[in-house]
Amino acid sequence: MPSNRPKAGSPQAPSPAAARDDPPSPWRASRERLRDREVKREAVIRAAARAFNRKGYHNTSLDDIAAALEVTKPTVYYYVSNKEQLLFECFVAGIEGIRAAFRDARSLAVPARERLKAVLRQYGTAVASEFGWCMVRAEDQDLSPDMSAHIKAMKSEIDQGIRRLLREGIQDGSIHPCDPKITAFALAGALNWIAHWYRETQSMTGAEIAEAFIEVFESGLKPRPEISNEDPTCRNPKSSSSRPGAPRSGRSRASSRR
Amino acid sequence: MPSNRPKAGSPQAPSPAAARDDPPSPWRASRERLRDREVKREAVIRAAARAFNRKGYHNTSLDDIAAALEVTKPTVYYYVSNKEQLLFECFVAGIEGIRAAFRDARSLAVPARERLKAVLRQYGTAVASEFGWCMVRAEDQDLSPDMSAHIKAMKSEIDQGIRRLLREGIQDGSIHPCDPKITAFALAGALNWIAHWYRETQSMTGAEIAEAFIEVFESGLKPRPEISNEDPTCRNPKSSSSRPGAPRSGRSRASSRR
DNA sequence: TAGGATAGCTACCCGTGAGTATGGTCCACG
DNA sequence: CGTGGACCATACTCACGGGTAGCTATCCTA
Repeated sequence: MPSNRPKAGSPQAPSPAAARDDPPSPWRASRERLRDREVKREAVIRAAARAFNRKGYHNTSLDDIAAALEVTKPTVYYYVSNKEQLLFECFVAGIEGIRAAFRDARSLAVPARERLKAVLRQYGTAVASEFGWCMVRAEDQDLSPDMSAHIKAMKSEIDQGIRRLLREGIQDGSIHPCDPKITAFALAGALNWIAHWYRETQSMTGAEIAEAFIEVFESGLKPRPEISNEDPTCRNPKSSSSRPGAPRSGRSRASSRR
Repeated sequence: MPSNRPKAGSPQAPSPAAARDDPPSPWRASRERLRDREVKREAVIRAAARAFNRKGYHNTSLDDIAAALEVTKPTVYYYVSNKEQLLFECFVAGIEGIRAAFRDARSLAVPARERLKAVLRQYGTAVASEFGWCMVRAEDQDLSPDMSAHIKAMKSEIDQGIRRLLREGIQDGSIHPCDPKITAFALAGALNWIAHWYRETQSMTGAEIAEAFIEVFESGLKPRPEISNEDPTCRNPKSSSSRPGAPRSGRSRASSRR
C-alpha cells in the first residue's frame, strides 16, 4: 500500500532507478529487483488513481493508464490482475490514511472532541489526496461482491469510529449532545464531498479545508454568545475571534468558486 | 421535467392512462396523444433515474431501462435522443426541486437562517428523491462539454445561493460569522452525501434527515451553554426539541448502519 | 554459457452496449 | 378507403475496451 507521501510532478523517471555502486552482495540484486517491482507497482496504482481522479473509473481505460506510464497495457497487467483490483488498491491506499488517523488519535490524552478533530484533519487530508476520489467514489456497483464487501466493511469501520468518538465526547462533556449516527453522516459527508470539488491546484490544502470545516462544525450556525463573557458583539460579523488557531483563509468571499 | 411528487409503488401502469369520457373535441385525440407522450417520456426518465440509482450510470444499459419499462431499446430512443440526455434530464429533474426551494425561500419574511433552513430541508428531500443520485453524481466526465457546462452552471447557482443566504444571515445576525464559501461547501457536502447512503426503504425520509442535519449544523459540536429560552435537559441526547415538527426516528443508535 | 526468472511488447480475441435501419401495426383524418 | 404519422419490435452495425497468447530481450544464478 503506497502511503501517500507528496512526491512531486512527473511520476517516475523513465529510466528505472539509476544504478548505484554499492558493493555487490550475492542477494542484493534480487532484493533490488523486488524493491523495483514494488516501486513500479505503486507507480501503476498512483497513475490509476490520478486517471480515475481526472476522468472517472469507467472513462479510464487501461490503455490510458499504460500510456500515462509510457508502457503498454500488458505491462500494467503484469503488476495488477485486473482493473477492479486497481480501483480496490487505490481505495485501500486512500482509506489507510484515515485508519491511521484513528490509531494515532486513540493514544491522545485529550477530550474526545480534540481526538475527533485530529481524526477529521487527517480525514480531510486523505480525501484531498490523489487517492481521495477512489476512496470516496469506489462504488459497490463497480466491484465484485467480495471486493464490495471488503470496502463496505472498511467504510463501516470508519463510520463506527466517528460515532464512537462522538459518543465519547458526549459522555465526557466535550461534545454537545447529538445523535451520533446522524452527526457522523453529516461530518463524513461534508468531508467526503471534498473529493468532488477539490483540485490539487487549489489555494488551500486538504488539511486547511478540514480545519475550516471543523471550525464550522464546532461553532455551528447559530450566533453563539461568546462563552466566557456573555454580552459581546453578536451582531458584528467580523468579531468572531472564537478560536485563534484557525487559518480562516484570508480573502473569504472574493473568489467566485472554482 | 417531472416534478418529484411521491407517487407510490409501481412506476406506471402498463396500460397507458385510462380513457376518460370527456366530450370529444376534434383535437382531443391528438392532444391526448401528446399528453400520453409526455407521460411516457417522464416514465422513461424516472425509470432511468431508478436504474442509475441502483446500478450507476455506466453499469446501466439502455436495454436495462427498456426492460424495466417492458419495452425495447428503440422505444426508449423514441423518447430520448441518447443516454447522455437521459442523465441530463434526470439531473435537471432533481435540481429543479432545489431551485424551487430558493424561489420559495426568497419570499419568506424571516431571518436568513430560517430561510436557509427552509432551503436545506427541500435540498435534503431532493437529494433523497429518486433523482438524487443523478443530481449529485452526474459527472462532467460522463457528459459532453456543453451539457457539462450546463450542469456546472446549475450547480454553481445552487452554491452561490447558499453562500448568499449565509452572507445575509451573517449580516442580519441570525448566523454566526463564518466563511460563506467553506460553510456552503460543508453544508452542501453533507446533504449531497445523503444520496450515497440513503435508500428509500430507510426509516427516515429525506426531509427528516435534512432536519436532523440542520440541528447538527445549527448547534455545532461544542457544548453550548443553553441560551435563554432553551433551558431543558442539555445532557439528554433524546431531547433536542428545537422544533416539534421533526419526527426524529425513535431508535437512534441501535441500528448498526445500513 | 546454459537455463530460468523477470519484464515488456505486438497482435489478437471477444463480450458488451450504444445507436440504427427497416418494417409492421394501429389510429386519425381526408 | 387509403394515406400518413405515431409508436414500437426485430435484427442488425460497430467501436471500444478488458483481458490474453505468445514472442523477445535482459539479467541473474548455476
